[in-house]
Amino acid sequence: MTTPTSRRVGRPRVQERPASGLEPRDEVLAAAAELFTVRGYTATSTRTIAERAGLRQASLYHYFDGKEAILAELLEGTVRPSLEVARHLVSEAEATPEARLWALCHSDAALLCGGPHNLGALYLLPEVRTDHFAGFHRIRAELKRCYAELLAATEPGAALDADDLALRTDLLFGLTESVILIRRADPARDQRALATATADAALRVAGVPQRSLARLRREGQRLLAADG
Amino acid sequence: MTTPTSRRVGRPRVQERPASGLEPRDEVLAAAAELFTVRGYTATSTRTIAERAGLRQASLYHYFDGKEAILAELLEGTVRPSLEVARHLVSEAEATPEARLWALCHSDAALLCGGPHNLGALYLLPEVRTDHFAGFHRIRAELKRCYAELLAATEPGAALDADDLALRTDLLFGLTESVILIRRADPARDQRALATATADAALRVAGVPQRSLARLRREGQRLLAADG
DNA sequence: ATTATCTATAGATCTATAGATAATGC
DNA sequence: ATTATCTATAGATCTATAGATAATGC
Repeated sequence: MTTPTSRRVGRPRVQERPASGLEPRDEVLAAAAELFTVRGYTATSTRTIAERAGLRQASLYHYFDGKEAILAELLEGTVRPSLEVARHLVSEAEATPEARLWALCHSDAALLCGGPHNLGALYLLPEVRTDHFAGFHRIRAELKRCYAELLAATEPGAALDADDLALRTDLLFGLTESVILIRRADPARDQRALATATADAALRVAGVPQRSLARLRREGQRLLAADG
Repeated sequence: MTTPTSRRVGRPRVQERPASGLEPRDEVLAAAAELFTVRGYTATSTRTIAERAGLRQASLYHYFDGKEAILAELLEGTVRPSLEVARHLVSEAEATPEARLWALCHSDAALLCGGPHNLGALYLLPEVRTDHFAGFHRIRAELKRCYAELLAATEPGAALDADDLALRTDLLFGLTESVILIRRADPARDQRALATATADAALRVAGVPQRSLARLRREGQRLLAADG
């Protein structure tokens, strides 16, 4: 004989809400994600985050040490899935490096165009450069190393010296992340088409000949389908 | 019989400085440029800008209507030179569209990697999305239309339908602007090499065959050299 | 007793304005 | 008289902390 509503311990919220299904902590993260990506970090106040999450400003501090801790968690949660796919593809030694590189770019582009908010836009925030976010920077640096390693293993990549390889890696990485800018400029764009076009463009930038592209794309798609 | 120092009208500054050679107004812009690109817009206070420019916070308002006016001027000053080159290249009807596209990407990349601060990073600031900066957005939209027009005139571009053309334009534009991210990650990088590699990569993304690249690059360089 | 929330607030900002002041110009 | 600066400050934030309170759990 329990009432269906509000079985939760603790003082009730002053403004009860339709129950999003999320834990309070995740409601806070979701609210912060939207606000940080759209308005920026410093321009978003803890009061605004709390309001959108349905609680009072001071109550945030029950879940997080402070505003920086919220951003740190969003950043790491966004880049970590990319790194997991990347490590897996680097170790997938039976497939060609070209197809694995296609798959890596496609996977990252898809992660960046998908999801509820444009979370990749967090990478662009100037405040993120601070070493308060060292954890995030480490993960991202390792992700970039995966790009370098796959590129170096491709046929055109093997012909480059160290400087050119670094430059080409930066261009590849930059091209992939530029989907963040594209999504920001036009949020309605077809995500699947964008991810595929980005991965295709990445192989072109890597120097793969035009005629191999369709085959490598199919091979890359198979790789991604195999591991979900 | 005039003293060599301080011939300027008005109350003297409380903290006289080595005389940068710039007008006071430009000293303010230079200070704001560095701070906005490194720390962000909201995270930079008018007091900090003024301090770096060598005057008091309130004195900024003698030159600018407010903080937003400073950013607006920096934004428009950064994108306008790009648009001027772009318009010129669009009208340069004797050269091939491919070479003109190379030249456009090279010119933009060079503008973005050059200059005293990473001014392109201003484009990434979330605060810039506001329509307080409509002037900037108009100029940038026109620049993008130049990219679309040149791409559509290339041989691979002519084969694309409207949707694919828009997608390819976004990729090109995004690739070019990703030099902002590269410069941010590694400010010491060789600018000339980066600009050339970016323009080369852009033609690859546009679908230009590998074998034409060296010839188009030479033609593009000639175009840029001709107009200074 | 434990928990999740609340109210209230200290202390530190930050932007923009009002109005004074110390130069030069005429 | 004009100008470029200054000092002082109003009014509006903003973050984080202290401590109260209204639930459940045992």
